[in-house]
Amino acid sequence: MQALEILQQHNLKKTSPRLAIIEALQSSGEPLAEAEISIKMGSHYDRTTFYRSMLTLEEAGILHRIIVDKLLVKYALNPAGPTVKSQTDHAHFYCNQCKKLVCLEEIHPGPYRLPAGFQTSESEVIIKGLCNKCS
Amino acid sequence: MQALEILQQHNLKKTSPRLAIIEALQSSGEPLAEAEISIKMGSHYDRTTFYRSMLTLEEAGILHRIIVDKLLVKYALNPAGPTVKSQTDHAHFYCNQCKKLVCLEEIHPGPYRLPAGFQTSESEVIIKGLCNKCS
DNA sequence: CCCATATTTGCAACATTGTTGCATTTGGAA
DNA sequence: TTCCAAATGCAACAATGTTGCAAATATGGG
Repeated sequence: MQALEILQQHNLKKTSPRLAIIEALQSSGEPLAEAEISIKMGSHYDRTTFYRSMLTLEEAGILHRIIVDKLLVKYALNPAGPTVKSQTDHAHFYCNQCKKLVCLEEIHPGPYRLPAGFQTSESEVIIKGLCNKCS
Repeated sequence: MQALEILQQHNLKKTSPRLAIIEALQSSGEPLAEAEISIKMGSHYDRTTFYRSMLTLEEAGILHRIIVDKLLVKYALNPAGPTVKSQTDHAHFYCNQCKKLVCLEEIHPGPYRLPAGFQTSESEVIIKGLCNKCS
């Protein structure tokens, strides 16, 4: 689906930073960090706008954020269609060698057997190792 | 066990920053962020020393680091005794209300059924929600 | 098409977490 | 006590993210 259509579907204004972010992720085909997206967006790049756009796009269910390590965060487009919980409720794999991140859409972790009185609202799983190309 | 003994057991020099860090975590009884530890350590506090000490203590298996969210990292003492993989290979629970982190030592996630060719070296699971005191 | 306005952008400044280089200090052993 | 490798402490820097505010813009109504 075109970036324009995605924004339209979610009733968001079709501004150029938002379009550029979505297109950068689409053209890459894999989750990217801010630095990687900024390179694809070229010179008219503002970090504040980027972070505010990401908040808007995440709240709309267009993409999700993956915290890989202390100072390493990547952003991934969600599959098209109506927002379903399982779209973001999946595990992620990070390759320690090629530094690429993969959404493991078919792995839905949990439920976990928590001690009495604990209530889960969300969970994040990140698996690290070597991907199929690097092993 | 005393902080001094812990360092001795791992053949580490018994320097005052290391002792202060371990004692801060012991007196708290729960995982703490850098800012929380620095308050407990008082005025003679240096951030570089803190990070280098944490690296040393983590490599020695005395404590482990938990990435809660983009800019929120906590550190937890490991149980005493010889280093066992299961000590750090457990899930963590973060309470969205009281902001406290709990090591769920009895929850050992995985193994995960990864696509062909993927090799796991480690994994991290963080469960968020409401703890037993806040629910 | 143009105008009004609420939203969004872009800039400056700042906050937090973490790292690197280097001179000084110190723990621990001879 | 003396010596030296290891560790500390300081300055500077890097990366990620946030806040306040003025200027620009998307979009709906006339």
